[in-house]
Amino acid sequence: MAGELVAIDSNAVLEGRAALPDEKIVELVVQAFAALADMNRAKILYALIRRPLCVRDLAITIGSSESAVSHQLRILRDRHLVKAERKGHTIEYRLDDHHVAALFKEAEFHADHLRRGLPDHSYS
Amino acid sequence: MAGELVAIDSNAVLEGRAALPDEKIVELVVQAFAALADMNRAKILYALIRRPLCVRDLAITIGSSESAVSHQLRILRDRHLVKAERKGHTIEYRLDDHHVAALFKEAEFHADHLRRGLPDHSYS
DNA sequence: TGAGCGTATGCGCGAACGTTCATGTAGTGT
DNA sequence: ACACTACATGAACGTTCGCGCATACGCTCA
Repeated sequence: MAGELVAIDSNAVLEGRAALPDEKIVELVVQAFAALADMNRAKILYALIRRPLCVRDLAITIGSSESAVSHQLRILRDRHLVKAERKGHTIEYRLDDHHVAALFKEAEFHADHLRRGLPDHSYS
Repeated sequence: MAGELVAIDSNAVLEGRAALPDEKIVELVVQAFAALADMNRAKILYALIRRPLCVRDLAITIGSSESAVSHQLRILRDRHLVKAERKGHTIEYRLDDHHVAALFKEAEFHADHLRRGLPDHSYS
């Protein structure tokens, strides 16, 4: 333990720590973001915003393979981002959480700023 | 190209495709989510919501090494999620985009649902 | 109930990621 | 100018991740 860091502004550390939520919460939040941090999964979720779709149609929609889509849907199911329901002889997937759409909206605002090279509207 | 898939509901595919934004936008959105999909980076951003911090104080705040923090900050800088400004002999990092806080808020709502095992409040 | 379709899963490989260690660099105080 | 501080960068290593393949499963309809 030779490398014990000494705070430059120890008050700043206290304030920063106060902003950190419970460790468990952070883990869940991070896992949610991780689920959205993949092109194919993002496309799947985008497609599902408008309407439920089965595996094959999802694969065609986003231009991927059925296997890949099924693998990703498993992850999305485990994270409770989509839910499955059998409909006839196919299985319909739909969004399980309406916050997903809101997350994408927010992220798009951010992306738009990058494309236009705009500075952030400071906290007015 | 032997495995050409045939749509089950070709109309569904068209509707699903219509929900997909421009490929470039999706890439940016995914990169933003990827930046948030790591415990240390998430903690860094949480800490920065309240106030700007320098590398050392961030390291102490989240309980990591200066090197690790510096590496993560580089990623966050490249994604334009934080911005750096020299202040005396330290470098202050602050959030570059106020949407970041909004993203965490939304993600926490989602996480809360998981913890309580609540069903999604359908779109009222 | 058995055929067939739609979907799921285990395995394995290659690529991408995060951490650590060591070193490099820019700014500061004396 | 010198050492020192605060941070950045590069390389190496272990881990995780996404996908293709083959196979297995579950459901439905005849």
